[in-house]
Amino acid sequence: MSNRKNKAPTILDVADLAGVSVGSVSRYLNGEQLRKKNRESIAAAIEKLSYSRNTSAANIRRKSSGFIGFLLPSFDEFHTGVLEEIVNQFTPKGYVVLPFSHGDQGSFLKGALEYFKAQKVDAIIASGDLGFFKSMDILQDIDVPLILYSNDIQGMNVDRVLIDDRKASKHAVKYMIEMGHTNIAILTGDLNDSTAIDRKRGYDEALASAELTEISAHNAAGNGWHTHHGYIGTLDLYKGENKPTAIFASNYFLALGAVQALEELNLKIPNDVSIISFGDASFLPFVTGGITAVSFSAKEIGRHICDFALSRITDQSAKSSRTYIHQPSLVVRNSVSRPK
Amino acid sequence: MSNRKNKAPTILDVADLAGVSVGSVSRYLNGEQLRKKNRESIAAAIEKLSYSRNTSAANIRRKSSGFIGFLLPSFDEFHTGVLEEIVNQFTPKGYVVLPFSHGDQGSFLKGALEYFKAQKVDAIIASGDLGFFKSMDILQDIDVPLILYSNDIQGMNVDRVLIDDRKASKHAVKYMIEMGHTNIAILTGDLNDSTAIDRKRGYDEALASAELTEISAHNAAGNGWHTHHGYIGTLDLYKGENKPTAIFASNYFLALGAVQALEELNLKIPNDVSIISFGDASFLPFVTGGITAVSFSAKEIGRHICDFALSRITDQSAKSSRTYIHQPSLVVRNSVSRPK
DNA sequence: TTGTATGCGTTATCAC
DNA sequence: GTGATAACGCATACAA
Repeated sequence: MSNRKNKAPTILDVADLAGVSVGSVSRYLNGEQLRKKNRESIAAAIEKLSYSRNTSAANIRRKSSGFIGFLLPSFDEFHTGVLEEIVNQFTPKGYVVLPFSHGDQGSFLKGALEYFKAQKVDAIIASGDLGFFKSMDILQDIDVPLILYSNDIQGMNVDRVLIDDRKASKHAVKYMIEMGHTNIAILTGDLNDSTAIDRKRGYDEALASAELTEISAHNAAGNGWHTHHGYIGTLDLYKGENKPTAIFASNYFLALGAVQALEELNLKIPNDVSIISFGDASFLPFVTGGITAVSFSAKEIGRHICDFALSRITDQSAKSSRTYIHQPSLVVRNSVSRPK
Repeated sequence: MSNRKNKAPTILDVADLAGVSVGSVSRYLNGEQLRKKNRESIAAAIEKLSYSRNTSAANIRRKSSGFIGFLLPSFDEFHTGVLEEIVNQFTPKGYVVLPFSHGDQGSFLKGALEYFKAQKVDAIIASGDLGFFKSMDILQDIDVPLILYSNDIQGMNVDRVLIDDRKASKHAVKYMIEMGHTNIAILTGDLNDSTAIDRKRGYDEALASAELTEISAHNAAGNGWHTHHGYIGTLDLYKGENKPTAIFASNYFLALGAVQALEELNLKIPNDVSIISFGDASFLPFVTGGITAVSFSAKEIGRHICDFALSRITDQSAKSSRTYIHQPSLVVRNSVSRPK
């Protein structure tokens, strides 16, 4: 009886050994009520056979697949940090996280959404980056909870975990102003993204409150989040008349690009030019003696994402959308000094 | 007929609309040969219904879970790069990659393996880090192909994708010697790991060939791969009599720690001290004007891992184990100069 | 090359 | 509570 040679045991084998029906075993596996005696004998049988449930088979009958789609723009330090926390949160609860990077390519994004659809994910977690718009139609016929993080897309009835970009940027730029800077430039990100817009907005507000005028790079490379945008932008900045004594970089890639450009221009940080990066990274303490940065916790953001996702999955009743806004902090290192 | 209201379409609906049998649709999905006319009508039906295959259902018949377990020590840039490539390779083939980070904690590692077992993964890809040994017994009763990468564990009959640590280290240290250095120190990694041992070995060989003597840090923090090991180790190095003019760091975290320590000691890179990092990272060009690094391609490593994994999965016949050894290259930046 | 029928391991729906 | 059994969506012998 049962335990056919070399085959993985099924609930049938377990039921056989435990002397109950498959229905009871299934109910056991799903944590439902059953007679104590049966519960024990099933547990023993599972242990003895070292049985583990075939989730594929379960999923084809169940509405819930146990999959969580996680769409990230790239595997960089921040998004990877969020991924890690999400995996850590979901795994013990029996969910499987499917990470997918679209690499800023619209076609990949569409593929990701189709992939999630095919896998029947229970929820999608996504950074609402540019290009997302274009593929939104796919989402319509997927019909699962969507949690947006980092970048916002307005007008969608979804949960959001965002960063207080405007406020934190304003705070950071004000810090530079308090240090005595009056010529402060900004390296913006891709202005299609809400984060880029809000960080710019915070910068603007800080400047306005001190009656300073904006300096932004006329970036030959166009706006964007990558190192070379920061590099080209910074080079551009110092071609003009009004040379900045401080640079506010909208993310750490841009800051890195600025560091490279300043080095070429033989301008020292922080003696000649001060710099702040929006977004911290593990290596920032080691770049030019330490880059001062606006720091936010991927872990905390990930945790809130999971809270939202889990509650949406377990309780489908349409509550109005919720938003959590994370407050970053300024980590002061050695890249900001008083201007000469 | 068919297309039951509100339900996701199945091959049955597709077959119906295309005027063929479900068998043909299934075969179409699996890329088998079929009459051109049928192929086209099926494609049209799929398009029209925006059908996508239910992989869970497919996998249950195939007797495979479609899961690939990926065990990484941490979500750092290198391992994440490998993960990305693996996801990119496996996803279009219908597999789902389950990433799991053990964070150098033995208990997590055991949990990971149990997790993989419960999910019935078709293969496990793992960096053979310390601690792996202790949990090996679990592997015995999982019985799926294992592909080791980065760190090797000897005596196992598995496929391996490794880096030529010894050769590349030797090459890097020789480069320092050619630049005129005679006092070259090493910051080793955790000497339980094959990579740490082999990088040390390469260093030793380079030194021996020039009849130089070794300088290694008596690290109060113990050996390890993390920034603080590099930091403490470097501080230690400059307490002694025989102060090195060059440092070979066994990974980039150690290099970062060294940079920090040297800064505190007010020693300039590369004027006072030269440094090479084994392992490149996106930010290394921006640390102290550019850190020279031994560079290996996560993408290429990932690709070979997938080749091995896929062939093991599809062809279970026990071939002898294969090994691919990746040859890194030295990326010269500005952290090595001739000693004064 | 194509259609038919059976089976995969699990959950859900019934009666009991 | 529990047991029998019909789905679930797909792959795959087997037959045609």
